[in-house]
Amino acid sequence: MRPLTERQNQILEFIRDYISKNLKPPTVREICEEFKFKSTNAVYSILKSLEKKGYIEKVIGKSRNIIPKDIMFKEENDIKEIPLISKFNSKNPLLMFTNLIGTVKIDAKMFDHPSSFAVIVPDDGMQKAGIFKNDIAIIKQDTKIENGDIVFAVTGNNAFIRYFKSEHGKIYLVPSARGYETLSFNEDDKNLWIGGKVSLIIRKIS
Amino acid sequence: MRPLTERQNQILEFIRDYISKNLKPPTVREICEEFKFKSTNAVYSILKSLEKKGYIEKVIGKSRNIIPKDIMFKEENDIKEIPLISKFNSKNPLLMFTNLIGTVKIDAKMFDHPSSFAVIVPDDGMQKAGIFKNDIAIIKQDTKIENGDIVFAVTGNNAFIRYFKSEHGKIYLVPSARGYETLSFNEDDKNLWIGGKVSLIIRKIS
DNA sequence: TTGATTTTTGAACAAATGTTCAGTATATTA
DNA sequence: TAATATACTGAACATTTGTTCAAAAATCAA
Repeated sequence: MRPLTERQNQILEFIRDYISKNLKPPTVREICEEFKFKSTNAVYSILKSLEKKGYIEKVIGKSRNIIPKDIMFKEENDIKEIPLISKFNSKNPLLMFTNLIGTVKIDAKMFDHPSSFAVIVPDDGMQKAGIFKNDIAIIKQDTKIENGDIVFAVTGNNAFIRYFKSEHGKIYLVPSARGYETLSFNEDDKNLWIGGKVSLIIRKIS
Repeated sequence: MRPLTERQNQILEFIRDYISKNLKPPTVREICEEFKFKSTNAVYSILKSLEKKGYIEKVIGKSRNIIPKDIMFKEENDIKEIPLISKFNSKNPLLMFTNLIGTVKIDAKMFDHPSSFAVIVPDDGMQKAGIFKNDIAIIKQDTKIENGDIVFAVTGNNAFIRYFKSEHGKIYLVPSARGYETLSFNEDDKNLWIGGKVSLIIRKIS
């Protein structure tokens, strides 16, 4: 890759900066103004050089069509933003999305499930499984749940993280720690909502 | 905030999606094409509704001027990138930064210590403390370490995550699980390097 | 020195794009 | 029932914007 001249570099820098601030590439005229050029062709010819040297690409026949190559090849969606939910109700589980208390950002390399949410672990019922009260648990929705999976479940306004067990038309929420009871429900119990599978745990230590 | 109609929602979704894929907002005509409208005004009037309801903003006199409000207020630089280290040597601890195997991105709201690194937990010696083999542990360097803290330590080429205990000129690395031994060192042992305090645990579950 | 690259001006064209006007139809709300 | 919001079509206008032509001066390598 041939090196850039100072001017070319300035302009490429400006383009990158503009994109990160405005979420879209600048127009030729906007660059022109920034650098106080008298003619758009001052910019245009520098863009040509940048293109020839391979630092940018252009989409023909479109406006705001400058694409810096490094942005182009940047992995997409490498950060996943996951809503952190506080209050639940098993009868209107979807209402929970009105109880956002923030978002948790996760490296998409570690976690990239399309529909998911985060909760704060409500109790120490899964202590032996290494899940502690106040950990952040990230829940995958729309995933097949099998016996032995750790799930996030809501009954009424109470939320649990427990082992899932389904047997003879009954669903059991089984804790891993002593001092917590196994809860049992009928399979069609309208008062039980299984939010999804726990698939990531984040714990802050002091 | 007034709720959106289905059409309005479809179009807002498309705009968001387009931005995340193309790094710039779509034009009225691009939206028009996507939805197979015969007139750009079909889009335009829906954009007006979205604007009136407060879901988007427009920059007057510019092209590609739709700005979804949630993107507009997105904070910048709230992600911390932490190097993930694989091999260690207690004699040349700084050399470890040549053994990057990647980076881990963390929400700065959860973790924002300036000098830190990430490792993969090497064994189950801290199982009872809820730290399992293959978890990702994030280590704070340059932090005062006190008895009872969980630390990352290296002797020779072996890495440990253990409770730290200092007593009568001796340093002990104490496991929380049975089947693992407490290691002891002299305070000035050149063959022991305490990398820092474990301050975040991330665990992926299947 | 000579030719290529770079940087800039100035003017203009053509395509892309935001916007508006006029009108139809349906559903929702007061 | 009337008024309002919604969801379109069709055509046109005005601005923004990518691009091109012509030309001059400066830098830099061969």
